[in-house]
Amino acid sequence: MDALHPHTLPLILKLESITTLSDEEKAALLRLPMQVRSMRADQDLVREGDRPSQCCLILDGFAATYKFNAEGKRQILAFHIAGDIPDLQSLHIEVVDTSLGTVSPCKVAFIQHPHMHELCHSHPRLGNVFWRETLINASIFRQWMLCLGRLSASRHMAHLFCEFLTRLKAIGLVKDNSFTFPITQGELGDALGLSGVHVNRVVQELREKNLITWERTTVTVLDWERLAALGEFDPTYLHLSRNRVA
Amino acid sequence: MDALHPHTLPLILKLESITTLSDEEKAALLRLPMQVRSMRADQDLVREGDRPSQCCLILDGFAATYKFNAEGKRQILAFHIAGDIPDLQSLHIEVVDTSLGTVSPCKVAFIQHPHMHELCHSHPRLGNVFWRETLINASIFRQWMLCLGRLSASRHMAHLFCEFLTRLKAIGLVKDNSFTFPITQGELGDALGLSGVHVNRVVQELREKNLITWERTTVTVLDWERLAALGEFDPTYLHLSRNRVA
DNA sequence: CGATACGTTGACGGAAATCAACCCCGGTGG
DNA sequence: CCACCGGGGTTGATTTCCGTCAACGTATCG
Repeated sequence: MDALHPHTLPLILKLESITTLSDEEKAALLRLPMQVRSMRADQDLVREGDRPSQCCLILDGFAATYKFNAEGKRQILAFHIAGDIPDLQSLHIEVVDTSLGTVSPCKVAFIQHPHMHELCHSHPRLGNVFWRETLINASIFRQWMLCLGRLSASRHMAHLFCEFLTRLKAIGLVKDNSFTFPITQGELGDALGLSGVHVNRVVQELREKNLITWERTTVTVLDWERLAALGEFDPTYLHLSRNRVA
Repeated sequence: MDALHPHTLPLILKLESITTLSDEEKAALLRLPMQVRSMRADQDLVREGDRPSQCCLILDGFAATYKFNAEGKRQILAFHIAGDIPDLQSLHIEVVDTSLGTVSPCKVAFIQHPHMHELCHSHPRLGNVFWRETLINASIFRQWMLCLGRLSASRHMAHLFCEFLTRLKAIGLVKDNSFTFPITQGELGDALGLSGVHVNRVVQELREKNLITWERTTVTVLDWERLAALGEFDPTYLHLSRNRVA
């Protein structure tokens, strides 16, 4: 491993989408010791019940947090993209209550908890930024709850595509309203609380309305205005502004 | 206002259900300046879009966090009971993305943000406890997402009653498996993502199965084992253990 | 004592699940 | 080279759960 870790760049990019960082803070992030690993799709990163001693930082690819109900049906609770630390909460919560796994092939960096604690202690403002990051994730959970409870399938799916476009744009992964979307329709159903069959019908509905295209692993948003209107999308909950952090 | 604020007691009780506090930390909490107000049912505490300069601490009664979809249907995202600080996230997130209101008559304490920041700074461990508290709330959101997406109405409702019994027990508000439940069936529907009519049918189903009684504002759990089995309830996600906080 | 909000019940309709079959495509091995 | 295989996508038939609408009962409170 190098003394400097340019792998941290996606993280810095992400944090700068929600706050401002000083040069010293960026330098401290770049000094964070981490171990990078390439993973195939559908690999577990953290399992429900684990007591991890490290955090995961997604560098490339898509990961997901999920739970199963008693009869084995899966609910995906969040998707994670480059720059995300999906299990930041393990810093302060001992037993993990969700599973975390790759959805597509991923590059993942592992950071030992002591290094994170040390960083939060030596740079309290960074500690607050990480806190802010977990709060924004909670805000996304709340929006997803509204979608799960009170939106029809087509509105919910439209909302999800809007969220992906917005989040991926914030870290520079969108070109011409297109982005890589390496997810099966079944996995999308696990996120929307729908069956794979019904996801298929709704996708076709969105295609027929000329709102999106989805071929192989590429999604293109054809009509942002109408897609956002259908999904009742308001990006406030993503808190993508460089707010002050105490 | 007094120099000491025994109003903080519910908060201390709550925090002690998820961590251990030193005498000095408890004293610091007791010194927190706050303003106490009695409120009627269905009053707004924080509105979506606000930029609050204070936090709310529930001392008595039930409050709820909620959002509306475009056609005005409400989704309740969380219920708050004595000891909860429902808008702790406003410390690090400027614009609030949810509304917060009382469900029953409530006693609420208001704490100015600067006092909270000061407390987190002078007692970093308390800062971490508050962080932990927000992370536990996020964990509850995740469990609710699983319930919303993948549980039938009756399982979901059973789960909610189990959660209430467990949380209220942790702060000493349960006697003989009974607790005060000052919520209408319509409000319960807003939390479960169901219509009020269907809530009524499911409540009757739980009554017929001799799992609960619900008269006026009192709920009694008659058969914890079967209720927990029906709701697929596992309290891990509440993190009600006195874990270490770094 | 009447106003009003909440709870209860029945009839009906619609959204999504389930079941089952089939297609398409990329990969793999004979 | 092709035959086979398997995962994912697509489609149709049927069922189930829950929403909506409407009516009526009931309790609480001014």
